Amino acid sequence: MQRRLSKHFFLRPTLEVARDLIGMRLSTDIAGKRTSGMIVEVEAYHGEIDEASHAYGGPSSRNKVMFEEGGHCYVYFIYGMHYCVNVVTEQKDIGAGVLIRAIEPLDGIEIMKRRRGFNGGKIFNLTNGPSKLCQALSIDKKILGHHYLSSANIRIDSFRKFPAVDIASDRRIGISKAIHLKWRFLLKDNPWISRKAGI
DNA sequence: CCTGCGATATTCT
DNA sequence: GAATATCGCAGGC
Repeated sequence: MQRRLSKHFFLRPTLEVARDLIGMRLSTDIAGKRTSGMIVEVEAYHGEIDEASHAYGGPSSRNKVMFEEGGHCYVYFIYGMHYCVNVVTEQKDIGAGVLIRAIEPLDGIEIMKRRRGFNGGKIFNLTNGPSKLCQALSIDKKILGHHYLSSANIRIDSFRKFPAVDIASDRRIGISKAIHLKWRFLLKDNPWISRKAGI
């Protein structure tokens, strides 16, 4: 299993990248603190055919990073208080990406607890949602536009491979457009997913 | 276990 | 004005 990814990994079709990101490791180094986790749940968004994508309708000041070459980091602010993080995919000028929805913590769990204000309760609340994991890994707009293979602050590398049978696809969560697309991918039965897959 | 709702700022219409 | 790729809390089973 390789550790270092090729930049070509991110230039492939968005649905393939989304499925292959399951089992990879997302790491941040922020203010001297290292935290990381294994990706267990993602959603694909493709601006050319997907009304739910931020990139649908073309580039804007908010979504322009989604039109960079695959491998860049798209962070957005939502609901007035939360951040979400995406992996940009495909060639330059195609607005597409993959939202990271949940990770299983690997390094720096005590740091994650502090950042999340953890005071007992269910440990899965540390990283079982797209904005929870951003808080745990201290991801915000300071990382917007970084590249996952060259940034000093955020990184993705190969970690563990799962057979296709262990990965479920399901409808995406929290959207009102294009709700029929089964573009959510998750590791079946992993306790750190944000919610179980539908039938 | 479940459902509903308030918080809060940016983006879109 | 309305909507939003969310979360945490309160209340009812």
